[in-house]
Amino acid sequence: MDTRFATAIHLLVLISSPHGRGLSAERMARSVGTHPVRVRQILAALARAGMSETRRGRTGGTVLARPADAISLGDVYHAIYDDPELLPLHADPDPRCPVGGAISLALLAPFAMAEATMVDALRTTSIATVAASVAASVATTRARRRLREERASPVG
Amino acid sequence: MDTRFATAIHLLVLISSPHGRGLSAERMARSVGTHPVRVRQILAALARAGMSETRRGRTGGTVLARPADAISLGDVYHAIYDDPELLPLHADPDPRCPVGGAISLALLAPFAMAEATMVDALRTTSIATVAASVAASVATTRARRRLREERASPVG
DNA sequence: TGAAATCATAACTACTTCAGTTATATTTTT
DNA sequence: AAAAATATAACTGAAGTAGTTATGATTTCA
Repeated sequence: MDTRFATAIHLLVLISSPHGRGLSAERMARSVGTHPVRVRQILAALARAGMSETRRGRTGGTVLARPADAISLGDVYHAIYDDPELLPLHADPDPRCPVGGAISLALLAPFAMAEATMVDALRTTSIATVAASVAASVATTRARRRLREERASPVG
Repeated sequence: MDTRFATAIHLLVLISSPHGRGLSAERMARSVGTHPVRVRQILAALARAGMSETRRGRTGGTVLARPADAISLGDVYHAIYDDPELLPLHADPDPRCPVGGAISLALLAPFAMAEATMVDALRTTSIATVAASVAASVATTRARRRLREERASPVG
């Protein structure tokens, strides 16, 4: 299914709340619901793109390398997928057929345009935006629970 | 890799040049470079979406059900993929973690927006546009070949 | 220095999905 | 009835993703 993109965003949101020390792949894997090795593979791609920095050793872990509002989802997308190919061409059109011989070239432009448009749309959202959305969601959940508990035992 | 979308466009371009009788899946499969069964599966999805009509029997085959300029690539995309899910969410974030419990909801809106934007971009191109692009490419190739042959034997 | 905690990376397995193929039944024309 | 076509289910093979194990390197700290 390829959920690396969503996972990468999850990881960046996790390390976007400054905790002093970097978070370990072990703890992040628990939050994401996957294996630490996979977390490290994805973090390696993010580090290559200059979004995170990982330290080895006993107090190791990963921190954000630049502000969360300076990392767009479009950036993350490119960090994970060098060459998107979201709309792949078919491999074997018959070159002897007029349509088969020209279709691949004819599809290049509209496909590239559509893909670029999607990444542009992802550029309008940053890791900070997602983190704020998560925080808002958490706050709402907390408020609801408090209300429910107060109703259940009004005196406290 | 899933090249059904590109293949579907190829098929629609093929039947967009009116040839009287419908094209057979056998011939289309040769142009696409795939198997007739796969062609029929894709044509079935296009027929369900009202883009093509297929007749059985000895003189059977497929024709376009509405004008080529009234079929956008966005329409084709939806005909092939009911529920896009181009940017899938990860399945198992930990609900006990604040981020894990809220991330899926937080990603829904930006992901849906990006996907919708891409399909909108595909809506700006029609099967007629692609067919014209193919025709232009064929004409150019023919002209080049003619020129080359004339140079080789100037008298004809 | 040695133990502990962490990352880096390769390799293997299981699962899923797409494409290719075969098989069977149905439809339509001649 | 034969021929040519579609409809559809089922099987097979290849590729990709995720999960896991294994091995080695790095860093801290007692």
